[in-house]
Amino acid sequence: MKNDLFELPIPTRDGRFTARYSGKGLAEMDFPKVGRASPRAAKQNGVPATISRWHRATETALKNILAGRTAKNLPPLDLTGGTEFQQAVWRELRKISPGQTRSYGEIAQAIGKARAVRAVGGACGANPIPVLVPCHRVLAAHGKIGGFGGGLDWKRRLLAREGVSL
DNA sequence: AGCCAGTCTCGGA
DNA sequence: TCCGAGACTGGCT
Repeated sequence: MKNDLFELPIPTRDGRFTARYSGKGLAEMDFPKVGRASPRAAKQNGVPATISRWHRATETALKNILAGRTAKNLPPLDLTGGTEFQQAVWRELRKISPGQTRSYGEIAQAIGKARAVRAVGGACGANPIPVLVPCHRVLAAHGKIGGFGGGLDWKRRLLAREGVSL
């Protein structure tokens, strides 16, 4: 199923991210692989012009966020893969701007399900587009770090870039 | 039925 | 004050 997506690399000074696009927009993003992956060249030909344009936006947005800046001109995001609940959580996450943080409980409350705090954690972990959908800005209660699917090192690094101290 | 990227309370160090 | 266990939670596989 995932192979219907166009996969394009994004080289940054933090490593090589991978972006995947559906016909609706950016659908997935991967952190650089720790084990230094194959340098295989993605077929740049055969990529529709629309997706090239989206990819350029993604690249700029990613680099801005990695630098702790606000991302402007995001590409369209295809989040249709999630459940209603997950999409509600992701929508809420996108309202958090750089340097800000929320707790899982605050997110739960914001989507009208104050007791679903644990499920919010699950939805964050299921987020297919980390960084652009800023799951790293969600902390546990009382400023504790919480978890992170991409590894806590990444969460700490991203927050540090945005000037958040734990 | 079982697993969680949570949170609260309470008890012991 | 700072953990750790336990209870309770709602959504997902």
